[in-house]
Amino acid sequence: MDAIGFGQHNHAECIRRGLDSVDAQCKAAGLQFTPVRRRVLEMLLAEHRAHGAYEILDNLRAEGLGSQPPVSYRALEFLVKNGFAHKIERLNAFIACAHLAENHAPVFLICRACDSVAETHTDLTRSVLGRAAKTAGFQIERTAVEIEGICNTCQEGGAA
Amino acid sequence: MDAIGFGQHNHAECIRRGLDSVDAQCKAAGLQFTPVRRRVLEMLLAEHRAHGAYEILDNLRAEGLGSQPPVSYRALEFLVKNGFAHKIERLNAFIACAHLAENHAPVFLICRACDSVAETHTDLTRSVLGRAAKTAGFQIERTAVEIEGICNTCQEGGAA
DNA sequence: AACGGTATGTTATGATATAACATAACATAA
DNA sequence: TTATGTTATGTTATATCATAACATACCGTT
Repeated sequence: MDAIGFGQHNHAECIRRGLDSVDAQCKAAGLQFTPVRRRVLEMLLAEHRAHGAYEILDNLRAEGLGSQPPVSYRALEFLVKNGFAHKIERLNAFIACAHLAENHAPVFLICRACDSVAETHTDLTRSVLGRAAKTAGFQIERTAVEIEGICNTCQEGGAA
Repeated sequence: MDAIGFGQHNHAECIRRGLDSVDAQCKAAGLQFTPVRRRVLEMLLAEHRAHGAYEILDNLRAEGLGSQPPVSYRALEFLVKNGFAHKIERLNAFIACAHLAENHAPVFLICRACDSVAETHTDLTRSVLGRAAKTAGFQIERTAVEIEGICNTCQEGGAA
């Protein structure tokens, strides 16, 4: 498993690669990766945790990139719609996609102690759930799989 | 699979049994199944779809059982906390538990055409997800698995 | 220059949720 | 019986999340 999110790694590198990857994907797909959209993704990439739309907006405002809610919601909608970010329903917040360029059904591991969010994925259609849906004749369009608990680091820290 | 929710069945019976079951469980656990809580559960049981807290509140208000948001939120919190109802994060709404008395990790199939919600379940700890979490050293406390799409009935109706 | 499409700016409001404090209802101990 | 603790309810106010609607700007094409 490659649950990016918990553990150490080079964030600067992480951010740069994420932006580059999305840049390339947008060019290839004819999508406009505008300054606001780019900056919002950069904010999401800066930390592996979910960011609220108003938190994003506060940052944008401070930088003169927009001051009203629709600005951040539109940018986030663009990122989510094109698979560059995901919404964590449980938190009403957003996170950069950790598996850019892979078509996937994301699975989130949310640590309630340190608020970090790790993303992994599963092939739903082949899992128990996928089979269950198929049996019921249910046609899956999107999935939200969110697991809340305590991450490895916080368990060790005794934050349970 | 027993995805209660889609298809026909006797609702009156369904409601009565749900209330009786919760009644018994509350007695056994020393919980107070008060009039407001009972009525809210009854509303949820009346249809296999998610109900918003304000929709519930409107009904309570009409019946003189409470008029302010905390009333419905508290009742819903009680029901969710004790496993008698679930929150559908995707919809910010609530639904009666379809597997009362079973300890389970619910899985919801949400039809975006007719708004019905079916509940099935999976043993997460033995599934792909459970194994993934275990590998990452993540200690699962709660799960939200929500699948959105089109139910069997709506596909036939051509509502895709 | 006119047009069409997309993105952004802005106002206003809708929808969801909870903090905080007051009161009531009820069981039990003093 | 009064006092006390606990749980539930009533109520006010406000926090938080989200979008409708309309105006303006930008950009490529005709």
